[in-house]
Amino acid sequence: MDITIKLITAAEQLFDGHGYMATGMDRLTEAAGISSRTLYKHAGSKSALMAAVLTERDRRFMRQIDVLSVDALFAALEDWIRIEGARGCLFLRARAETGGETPEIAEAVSAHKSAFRDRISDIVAADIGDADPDLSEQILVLFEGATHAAVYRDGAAIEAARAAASVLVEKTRS
Amino acid sequence: MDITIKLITAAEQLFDGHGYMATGMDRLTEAAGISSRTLYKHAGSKSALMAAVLTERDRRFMRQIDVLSVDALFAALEDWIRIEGARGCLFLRARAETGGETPEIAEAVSAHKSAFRDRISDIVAADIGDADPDLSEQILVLFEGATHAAVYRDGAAIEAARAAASVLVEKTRS
DNA sequence: AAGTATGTAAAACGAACGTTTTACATTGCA
DNA sequence: TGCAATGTAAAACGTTCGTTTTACATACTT
Repeated sequence: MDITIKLITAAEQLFDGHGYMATGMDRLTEAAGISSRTLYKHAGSKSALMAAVLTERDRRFMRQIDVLSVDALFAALEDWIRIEGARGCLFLRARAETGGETPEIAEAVSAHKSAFRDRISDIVAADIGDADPDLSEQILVLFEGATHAAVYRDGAAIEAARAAASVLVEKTRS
Repeated sequence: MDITIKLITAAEQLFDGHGYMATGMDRLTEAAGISSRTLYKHAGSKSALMAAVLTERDRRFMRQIDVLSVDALFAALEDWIRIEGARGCLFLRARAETGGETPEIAEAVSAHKSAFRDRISDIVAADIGDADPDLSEQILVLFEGATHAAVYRDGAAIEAARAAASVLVEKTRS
């Protein structure tokens, strides 16, 4: 299997489960089954590896929420969390752990959040037939809230977000 | 000024701004203006200091959201963020950075989230006149979402949450 | 006036950090 | 056949980590 994929997959899992800073390089090499020399040949540095993990996760996540209705968006989130688990947004966590002081990471985070926001606007537009910035912002807040409340409220948080979103969309549609 | 207060205040600021793991003990002693010997006399360990910071923050935060209506709740959040800034939930961040593997911290986090949830249930009950678990869960999700979306969406996230909450409360009231 | 707390400054602890280096094995292309 | 390229294993790099210790100063308490 391709080394870069193995490395990024292992790194994402460890960063997600134990935190970025709390995950040492030896734990990464062991989990990926590669030597530290090879790790640095491929990743360059720990910061670069973190940024690469975020870039790859952005691709996977954006594919997951490639839907055409608000309801499908929250169904997609439910699927995502059932498979990935709920430990908060890995992008916001990366920014928080680095204090936003690592440029390559800060950039990966804001690129993702920008794309995420655009995607939600598109979904809202497809659902109700027109662009609606206010409703889009509300859906974004509900999605972000479901993601983080799910850490300690599990499925109930996503169900609540989905129901609330349905009310807001119906109200706008009429 | 009392040393423990000085220490916890400085620690909260540093943990919030730069991350828990990324903040070293020497940075804490320097910011608090105390020796490392005194720090360990008072805090015991870094984990204990983190837990103490969370316990104290829980007190401040709960006082901040001591309100009687859902709208006042989001007004309180707006005030909080204007003063404290928006860097996500310090409790969820602590759990994430430690992977939930530090008992004293995990306990402080779940104690806070439990109290937080109870408070929201009380506010909803006071606002609409009766307990409403479903609406309470939706308000909790909106609050959590506003807290985290505000990191990159600033005031717009809180305004959106407030407006959405108003719609949901009005719908329930009628 | 003596003794007990409580503080500082600074060195030292071993362990772990991210990263680089040395030495060697394997592979694939000229 | 030989030379890059690419991998591993393992030691070593200097730094920083959380924590403890040593030595000393400054107060209260009785």
